[in-house]
Amino acid sequence: MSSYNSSLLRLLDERGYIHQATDATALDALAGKQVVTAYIGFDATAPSLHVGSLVQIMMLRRLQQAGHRPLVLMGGGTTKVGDPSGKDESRKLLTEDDINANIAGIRKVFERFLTFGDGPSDAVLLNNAEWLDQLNYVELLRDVGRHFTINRMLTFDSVKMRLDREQPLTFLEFNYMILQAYDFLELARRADCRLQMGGSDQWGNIVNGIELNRRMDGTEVYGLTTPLITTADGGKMGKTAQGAVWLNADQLSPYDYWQFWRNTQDADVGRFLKLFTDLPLEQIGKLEALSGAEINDAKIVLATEATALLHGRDAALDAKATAKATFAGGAGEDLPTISFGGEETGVTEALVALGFCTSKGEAKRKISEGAVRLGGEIVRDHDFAIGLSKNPVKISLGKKKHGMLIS
RNA sequence: GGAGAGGUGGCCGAGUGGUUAAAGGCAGCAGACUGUAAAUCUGCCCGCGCAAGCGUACGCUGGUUCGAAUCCAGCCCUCUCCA
Repeated sequence: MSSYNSSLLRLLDERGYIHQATDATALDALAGKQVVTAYIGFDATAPSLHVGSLVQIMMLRRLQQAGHRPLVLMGGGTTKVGDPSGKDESRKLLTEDDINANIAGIRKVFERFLTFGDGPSDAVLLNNAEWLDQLNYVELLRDVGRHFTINRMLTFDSVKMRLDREQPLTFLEFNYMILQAYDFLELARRADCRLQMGGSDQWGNIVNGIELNRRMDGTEVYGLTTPLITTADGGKMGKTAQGAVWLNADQLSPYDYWQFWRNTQDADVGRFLKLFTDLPLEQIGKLEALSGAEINDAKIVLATEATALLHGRDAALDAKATAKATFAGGAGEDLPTISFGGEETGVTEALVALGFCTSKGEAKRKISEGAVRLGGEIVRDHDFAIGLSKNPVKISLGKKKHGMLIS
């Protein structure tokens, strides 16, 4: 690892954010002498981002911590086209209303991680629909299109993968990289943005933007990508029993978010602490040195710190307390709670209502496997009626899924 | 426009008239072991039903047949080559 002079690159490097950089030396020099504006684009394909985007969000946070200016670019325009990077097949087209609703859901998250405002290192949020929607086709082809050769575009991974797999790549999607390159040009012009960051799958798109800037304006801009964050066993990060790990609290509760981090694999703890918490490296070093069952303490710190960043410290501590009580055999306040309007309900219905099982059939299977407990007692009878008249009843599926039932 | 190949469960992929709710793999869930970890082993993995069974399902729509994912016709979509 080369050592950097600027606090920005040192910070990013020592915490494990840097995978590739276009001209690290020049960028290091630039960051050392002035406030750098850097952007990351986020497409609005869902009403919430998920942990897969968290490295990118955290990188913007680090940027701001190092005194530079983060620029969040919402892909209101590019989402209409659809990024083929990393996708085997085209997604269905989203309507403009969908996209705008998604943007509204996504932008809230950034306020947790960044400080917005008018100061020199305050974060700014822009939407590329602002300029992409205005583009004139022929004009764009003449000004921008002539800087791209098909020969080169065909060599990009996102394109090559589709062609190799003999899967369709529409002309619409093929244009995505041009629009993203154009974004970088536009941001360099209007916001003096000098750096684009992104996941490693964005390398091709980023490089295109850099070249476009150089060819059209002679501006020297830079690119930086993060490593693809996988779990130690090579899996994609970001799945739980309930599906994707969403960042918005209305799609994944702070308690479940905390649990996601609590279940991190041993081998990932140190890396994740560096990437996803603000703890000083010294402290992280001590935590990751723990071995055997003690590493669980490090996981609890990871879960609490990561949850605190997203949902606030109170929510994180609540989740921690709930987890402690629940796994000690009791119950905590943060557990998912379902109210049935009557005195009693069936076990299978309760499991389905809590989302632990997708069908009554699955619930019955789990009961016959001995995986379901009521108040700590294994349930064997799938017709069992749960009395709810007095106290809340704790219901569990397996070791990790717990919920409360009330009348 | 022409010729060829193809469209199967979340994904990959077998299956070319009944024994097929559809092999196998991946992903997922649960059990055992543990530390709410990993690895490993075991079970499950369309819906309803205690069950027998019923209902849905192999691009779409019709047809042949006692019986179709499998055969036929039309349509839609994708890929490759040609024009």
